[in-house]
Amino acid sequence: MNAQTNTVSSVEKALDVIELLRESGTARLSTVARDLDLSKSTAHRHLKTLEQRGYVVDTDDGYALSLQFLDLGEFTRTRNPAYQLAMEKVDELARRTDERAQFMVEEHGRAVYVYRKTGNHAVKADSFPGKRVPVHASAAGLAILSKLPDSRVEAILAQHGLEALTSKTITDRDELFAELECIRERGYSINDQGTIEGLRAVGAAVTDADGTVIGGLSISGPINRMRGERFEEEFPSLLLGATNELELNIAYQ
Amino acid sequence: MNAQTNTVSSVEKALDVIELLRESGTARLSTVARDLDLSKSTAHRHLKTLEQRGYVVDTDDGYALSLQFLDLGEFTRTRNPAYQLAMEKVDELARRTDERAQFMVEEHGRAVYVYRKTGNHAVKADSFPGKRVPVHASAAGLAILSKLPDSRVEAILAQHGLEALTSKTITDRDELFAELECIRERGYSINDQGTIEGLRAVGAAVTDADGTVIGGLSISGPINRMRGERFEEEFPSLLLGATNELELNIAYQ
DNA sequence: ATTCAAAGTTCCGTATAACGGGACGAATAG
DNA sequence: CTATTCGTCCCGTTATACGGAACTTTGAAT
Repeated sequence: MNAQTNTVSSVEKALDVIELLRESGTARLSTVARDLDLSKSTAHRHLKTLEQRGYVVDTDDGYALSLQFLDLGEFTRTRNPAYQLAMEKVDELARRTDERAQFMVEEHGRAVYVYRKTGNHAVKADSFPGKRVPVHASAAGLAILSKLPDSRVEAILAQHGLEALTSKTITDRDELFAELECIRERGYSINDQGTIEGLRAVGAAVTDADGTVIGGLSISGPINRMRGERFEEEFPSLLLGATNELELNIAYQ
Repeated sequence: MNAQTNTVSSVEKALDVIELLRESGTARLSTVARDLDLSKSTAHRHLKTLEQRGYVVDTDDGYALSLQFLDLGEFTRTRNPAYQLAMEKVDELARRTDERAQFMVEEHGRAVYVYRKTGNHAVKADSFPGKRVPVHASAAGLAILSKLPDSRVEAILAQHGLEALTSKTITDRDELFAELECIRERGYSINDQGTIEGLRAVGAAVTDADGTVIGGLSISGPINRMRGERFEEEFPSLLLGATNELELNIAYQ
């Protein structure tokens, strides 16, 4: 099929099935076959393989992904002890600010939500653990970028470009590098409605003892509460304090 | 390879790789090849396929599962709106009892933790979302079994048997069926140290409007706090009340 | 610095097993 | 009761997944 790439195409088909089920929630054999352009027998064989191994369940409404993925997902975020410490800090930040706090990690050139906690003034959010957003359009992502070697930043840009999510998203290459420089000087990042209109955030990168980036913490909230002294002084210093403590915890755990 | 079963063996290999990474946390190409008895080129092709699709990351310490699984895992537990309602009830139960509460679901003949919340008197637990335990050795699992058709129970027994986790685990077939009958009469299940020595729990099944089992709620705690009036009256009635409300919420949401 | 060993990547010919088509059986609807 | 759709199974063909080997890179040791 794809002679160029040196991959296992049956595995790709299986992943296509998984992703289809991820999108549809539930799907019948014939639907899977049609949507993925496979013969019924092939779709059947793939679904049964995944089912036998416990990754798919066959319900009355069709096939669906099983909770096996919950185990794998939970594993990916507890594997790294630094993530667990970061999660505790997120709780603390959310409690102290009453806004939303989150910990994100860069993976495959995108920023992934690892953990998120909303304070009492909860803002309905469309983010959830595992969700991926462009690095250049999130406070944590920008903070992470600012501590990555330039070559890495270039590679990410080449792969994903600078998609605009709102009219305020950074879409210019030079502007991005200027902003990263700014973040390095300031020590923290600002995302002013770059992800969602009306939402502002401050972020800071978390590094280990060698200076390698682990992820980024951020605090976000609606523009009417994210301004003035709170936004310019209180939150940044809270965030930097939390990041600092976290880095110490990680280094000397 | 396995001519009997009608499965896709390349996909099985890929799943082997995923499961190896789940166990090892991180593994190098040569390790993967050796452990799974694959040639280096095959292991390489599989790892790169998974990496290209975003399911694996190539770090300094070797390959590891990516946070893509966090997205899939989170999806499996939010897909079903009933699960979300159940999670809210778990929070309520944990708060009101100050013990640990959980919601579990039966899948592939095993009981899976979907969500768990520990009250203030937190007991360190080895359970986590996605973890699978034998149905016959958990309060929620037993409650679920009691509402499944006998044929289904038989099938589960045939597949998994009655493994003993402690000296108190039900290991006798007849004893299990007697216990299930008992649960039906009582309306809730009791797990007296069947999972872990010193841990007791009460559980109840959650069904939808047609009587189809959705999952099970349970409250668990150390034996010194799970006894007397609390264990025999208060918790069961709290649990049954919560289950009842939950079923109404699910039916008329 | 230089050498050596181990790990990782790429290429290629061969044998296998993944594929689609079709036949059969089951379930649902008209 | 018939017709249609859906799911399962089987089989011959061919694409492709495989292992071996050559090559490159990494990094450890001297």
